[in-house]
Amino acid sequence: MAESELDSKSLEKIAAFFKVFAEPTRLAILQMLRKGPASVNEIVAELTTSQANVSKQLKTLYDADLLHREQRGNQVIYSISEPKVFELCKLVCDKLNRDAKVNGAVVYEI
Amino acid sequence: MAESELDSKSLEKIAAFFKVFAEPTRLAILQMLRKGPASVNEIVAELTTSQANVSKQLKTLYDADLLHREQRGNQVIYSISEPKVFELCKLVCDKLNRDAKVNGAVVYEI
DNA sequence: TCACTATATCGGGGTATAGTTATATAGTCA
DNA sequence: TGACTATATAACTATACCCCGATATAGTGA
Repeated sequence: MAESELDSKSLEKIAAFFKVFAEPTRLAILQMLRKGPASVNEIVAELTTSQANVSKQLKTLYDADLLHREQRGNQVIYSISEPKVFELCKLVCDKLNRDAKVNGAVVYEI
Repeated sequence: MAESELDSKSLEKIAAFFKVFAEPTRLAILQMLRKGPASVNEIVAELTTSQANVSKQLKTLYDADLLHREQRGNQVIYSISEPKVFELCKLVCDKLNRDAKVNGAVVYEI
């Protein structure tokens, strides 16, 4: 197999994974689920976007294998299935805080 | 200051940072610069895109405080200014490799 | 069955951006 | 100065995707 071919496919996959995090709404969902599992309605109640949009972003997170999904009656409970997600966020937030240096105050956190 | 207001701004900043990594061409540039500093032409030579596009993506990486830029004669040498970039990539690649489980072979790496 | 609730999906408008071509800017050397 | 090289920018096209409103699907309980 051609080396560059493999690299190109891999890079696309990696980029696609980063893209999942490149959206404030999805980050807000992760931030909320960090506190514990929640139904779609509970998530919608905390965010300022539509239920349709929340469902869509949940699907994106789920398809990236970041969330667990459990039907309970007529509602669906989502929870974090990949705790390392927050290591990723911490690396980024630390970097942003280092660059910002706002009197040592932590500005970025998920 | 309103809590949600601050969160919203922060999340946008964090998302914007992730977005820098959410593009194969920029990842390829990072991958190449990991081996050491390189001029724009050297980078162009290893990638399959135009010089204009490489310059554009270098600017994006530079604006995100990930690269160092040094003019030397009539060429410009770029290098990684934030080594933690590769911790970030490793977290993601490890996750993708775990999910892929392709006979234990490492598929994703930067 | 019907009404109700909860979640998911569809179609379209608006916006952002990767990539291209062409051009501009800046440095080197004769 | 002028020819040449190296890099950056501008204008444009095409694609991707966020978000919304409307609708579909699915579960519950009467």
